[in-house]
Amino acid sequence: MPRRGTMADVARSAGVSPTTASFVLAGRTDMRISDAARQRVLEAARALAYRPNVTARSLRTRSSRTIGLVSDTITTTPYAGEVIRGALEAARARDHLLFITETGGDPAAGSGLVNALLDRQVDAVIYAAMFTRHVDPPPELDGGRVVLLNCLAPGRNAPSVVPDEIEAGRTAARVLLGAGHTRGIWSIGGRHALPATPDGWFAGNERIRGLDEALRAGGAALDGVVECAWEAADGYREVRALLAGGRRPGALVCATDRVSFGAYQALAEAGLRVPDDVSVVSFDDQDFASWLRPPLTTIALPHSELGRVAVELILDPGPLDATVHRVPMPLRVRDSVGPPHENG
Amino acid sequence: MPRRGTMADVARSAGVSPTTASFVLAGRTDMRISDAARQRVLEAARALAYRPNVTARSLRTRSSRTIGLVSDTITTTPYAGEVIRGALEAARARDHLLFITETGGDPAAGSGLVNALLDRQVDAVIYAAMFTRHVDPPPELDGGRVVLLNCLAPGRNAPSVVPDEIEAGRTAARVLLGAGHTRGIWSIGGRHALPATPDGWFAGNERIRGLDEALRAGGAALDGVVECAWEAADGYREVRALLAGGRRPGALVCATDRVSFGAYQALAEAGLRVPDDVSVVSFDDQDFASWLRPPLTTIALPHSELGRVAVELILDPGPLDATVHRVPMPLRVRDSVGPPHENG
DNA sequence: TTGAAAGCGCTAACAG
DNA sequence: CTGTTAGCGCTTTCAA
Repeated sequence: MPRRGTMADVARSAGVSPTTASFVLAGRTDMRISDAARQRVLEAARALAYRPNVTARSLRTRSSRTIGLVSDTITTTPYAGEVIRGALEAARARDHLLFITETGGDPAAGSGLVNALLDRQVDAVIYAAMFTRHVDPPPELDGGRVVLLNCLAPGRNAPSVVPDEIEAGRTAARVLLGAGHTRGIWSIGGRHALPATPDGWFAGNERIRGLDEALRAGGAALDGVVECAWEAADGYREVRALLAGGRRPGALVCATDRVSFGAYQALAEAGLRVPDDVSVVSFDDQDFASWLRPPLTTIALPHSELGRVAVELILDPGPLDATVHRVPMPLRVRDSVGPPHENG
Repeated sequence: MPRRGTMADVARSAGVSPTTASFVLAGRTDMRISDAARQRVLEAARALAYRPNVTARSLRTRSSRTIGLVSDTITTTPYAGEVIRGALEAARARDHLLFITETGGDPAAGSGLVNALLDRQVDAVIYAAMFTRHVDPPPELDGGRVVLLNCLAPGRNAPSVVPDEIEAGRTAARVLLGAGHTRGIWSIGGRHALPATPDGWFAGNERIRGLDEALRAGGAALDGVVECAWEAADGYREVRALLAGGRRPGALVCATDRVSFGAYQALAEAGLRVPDDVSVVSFDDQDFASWLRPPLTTIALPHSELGRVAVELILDPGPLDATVHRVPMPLRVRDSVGPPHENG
C-alpha cells in the first residue's frame, strides 16, 4: 500500500509541534490549544488527507481497536455467517475491526490462531462454536478479555452468549397448545442422544426440557421422542419409519428445519398434508423454511443477535464475569401449524 | 489482554543484545551468530514464552501480514461464508490474518471501511461482492494492492476472480445433450433480464451464452427462456405458469438451486416426476440441492476456491494486473437428469 | 498555550 | 561474531 502522510507531516505543514497536532487531531480538550493553531492543524490534516496510523498509536496506547474472533467452522455453516454479520455491525458501530479466524475443527489449531491474534495485539477475543456446546479454549486466552459465543466453558471465568433454547422449547409447546394439540405430539430429533453423543446436545436437552415443561403445564405431553441426527435425511427416514409403523402423529416438533425438510417429504409421500393432517413446528429458521410448501413455522436461532451481544459485552467497559447470557429465539409464525385433524 | 514479555526481556535474560536476539528469533542466517548465543536466546525465548509483537514489527517493516476483506453483504448470503473460509485457509497457510468487513449494501460505507483497514496498515485488500457484478471500489484503494473477488471494475487495474460461468453454461448443455435431450429445453431464470436489471446479470449472460453455444454445437437449441428473478418463489410460479400454458418441457435449466426448488414443487403439483418426465439441471450447489428428492444435479459456485485464489493472488509477490481469473465451476452429478420422456 | 523528549517493541544500518 | 544506535508513527509527561 502507498505510504501515507504522517502526523509529523501535518504538524510541520501547520507550523506546530507534533504534540499540538496530536492533541488537536485527538480532539482533546484537556490541553489548551489556541483556536488559530487548531484551525491550522485541521486544515493541514485535510489538505494532506491525513489518516492516523492505528498500529503505531496502539503501540503507545495498548489499544488496537481490534477484536479477534476464533471459531471452529463457523463460516461454513449456512446462516452462521449471520453471527459474523451481527458481530461486524456491532464492532463497526463502535469503531472496531474484526479479525476472523477458523480452526477448521482442528483443536490443535486453536492455540496457533489465538497466538496470531495476540501477536497483533487484539484488545479481546471472541471464542465461538458452530453449534452450542462445551469447549476448552486455548490456555493462551487465560487472563485475557474473552467472551464465549455459542459455547460454554465452565470454570474459565468468561461470559457465554447462547440461544435461549429452554424458552424456545416452551415456545414450541405453546404454539402447538394454542392450535389445540394435546396428544399425538412427537419430537423428531430429540436431544440428539446418539451413540456418539449419549448425553445429547445442549440445544436438544434444553429444548426438550422447555417443551416438556410447557406441554405438561398445558395439560399435554409428548407422545414420543425419536432420537436421530438433525439432518434432512434423518427427518425423512425417521418420519417415514414412524408412519410405516402405523403411527399417526398429529404434530411434529422437528429439531431443525433440515429435519422438517425431510419430514415434509416423508409426509407428502404418505399422502399426508401439512398442516391439515399433521402440524410441524421446528427450530432454526434457515432460509428455505419460508420456501417450503406450506411455509414452515419455526423458532429462529438468533445468529446475528448472538454476534452483536458478544461484541457489545466485550466492548462494554468493566470486568467480565462468567454469566451465561441467553438470547431469545424469536418465533416465526408461518403456515405449518393448524388445529388437530378430526380423527387425530 | 495481559502484558507480554518483549524481545528486550529475552535479550536481557539471554545476556545478549537486542540485535542478536532479533536475528536469532527471526531465524536469519545472513548474520553470523555463535551457536552458544543462539541457543541461549532460543532457551530464554522459550522460558519466557516469548511472542513477537507483530504490530511493532510492522511499524518498522511496513508489512503487517494482514489482509483486509471488504464486501457488500457477503457474510449474509448462505454458503458465501465459504468464500471467507477459502480466503481464511489460504491466508493461514501463509501466516496472514484477515480483517473482515461489510458495507451492508451502503455504498458510502465502503470508503470508511477501507480507511479503517488502511489505518491498521493492511498489506492488501480484497474487495468482494455477493453476486458477480461490476463495482466501483472506493478511491482510497487506488494505488494499493487490491484484488476484486466475484466482481469486475474495468479500468481499475486490479485483477478479478470470478466463477467461469460461460463454461458452466456449456457444462449444463453437455449434461442435457449427454442424456439425449435436444428439444423441449427451457431456461428458467435466463439472464436475469428484469425491469430493474434490463441487461441481465453477469452470471446470467455468461451462462446463457455458454449454454446456447454448446447446445447449438450439439445440434440442439433452447426452446424458450423465462426471464425471472432467481428465488424459489419465482421458480415455482414460472414453472407452474409454463405448465398451465400447456407446455411440456423435457428439461429445465434453472438459474439457481432455489429456482429448482420452486420448480420441483410446481412439477410435483402437476404430477410430473423428476427426472422421468422432466430433467432438471441448475447452478450453485447450495446445501439443500442434495436433500431434494431426487437429489439435484447442479453446477457448483466455487465459493471457497474464489476466496483461496484471491488470497493467493494477492500474496504472491510481483505486480498485479487487470487479468480476469475464471475459476471452474464443478458439476455435481446427482439424479435429476435422465433421458427424455418417450412422448417428450 | 506550546514544545522537547522519551518511549511503546521491533528492525537494521553501522561500528567494532 | 556482537553491540550501539536510530527510527517506524504515535502519545504523553514535563518543562517552558
